Amino acid sequence: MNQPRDIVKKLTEHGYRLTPQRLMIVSAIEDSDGHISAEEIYAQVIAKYPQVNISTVYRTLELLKKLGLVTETDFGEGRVRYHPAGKGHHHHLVCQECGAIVDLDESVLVPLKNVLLREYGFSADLRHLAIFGRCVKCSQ
Amino acid sequence: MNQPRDIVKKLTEHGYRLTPQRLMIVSAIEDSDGHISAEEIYAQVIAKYPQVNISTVYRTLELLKKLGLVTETDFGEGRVRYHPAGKGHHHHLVCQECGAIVDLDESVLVPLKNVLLREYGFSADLRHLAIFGRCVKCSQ
DNA sequence: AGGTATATTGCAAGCTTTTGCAATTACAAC
DNA sequence: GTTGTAATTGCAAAAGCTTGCAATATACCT
Repeated sequence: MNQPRDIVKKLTEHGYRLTPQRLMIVSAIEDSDGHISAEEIYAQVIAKYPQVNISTVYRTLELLKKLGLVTETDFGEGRVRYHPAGKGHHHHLVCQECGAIVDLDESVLVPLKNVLLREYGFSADLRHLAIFGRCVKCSQ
Repeated sequence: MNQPRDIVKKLTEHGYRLTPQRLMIVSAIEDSDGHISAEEIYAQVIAKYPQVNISTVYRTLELLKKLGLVTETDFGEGRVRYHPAGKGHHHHLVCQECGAIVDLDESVLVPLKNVLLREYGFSADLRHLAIFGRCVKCSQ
């Protein structure tokens, strides 16, 4: 499990600078329950450090994604949510009718990942997926 | 395979009005090679009918999606692309390193669809998916 | 500690998509 | 063919996210 310290370590290892903005953004993500939006991160950061710009939040999120430290999931809300990769992966079944969200164990996608790797040589990044459709109730 | 006539039929069946805007938007999608963006549809439509607004394009696309007549795919370009549902479904493997796109047969996702239905009662809408990751070349 | 290179930031503008609202128009009923 | 009404549109503004550029600040080197 990654802790803020591990993220900081990974940043310096890759030659990225440790700015106060980055440290606060990382803390906000780590302190969250796991599905935090850019706007929510931004709100937390400016509470302590009001001159930070939201574009810095987006740029930091992009960097953390690139380093594999956070995953991004689109729940179809019109905004995307972020999850610290160290807190484990899981997926979501999102009902387009009633909006219900059911969590899905990561293992369900392992066979697909294996097929893609075996038959196409493709390493799929399926770490935090939202699958849309209809739940049991709404399918009737 | 749906033709414009079928789409028109489905619209009237559901009580939606046949406006010239809708008819032109439907034609643009049907005439495309299958992965057309909202901006491209808009450009085709205003060539003949200049006062049409792009929000009408987006609203029509939303309606066609809801009726299952078009599918929407995010290739990670910062804009989404549309495909007439009648022209068949397929998926895409998008390499995040080099941008290569490999087409994937629909059948590869059938086992996943079945597991979700059997174990969660969830009818997944997996008609035109983009899966991100790394292609063979970029994985080394 | 001080100087330097360059990564990073803030700002403003832009892009894609969505939404509220008033004006318009398709379609059904007469 | 007229009329009524509710669906649809255009417009303008806004939401979410990205980007170019000049100013700033981190980390390295001495």
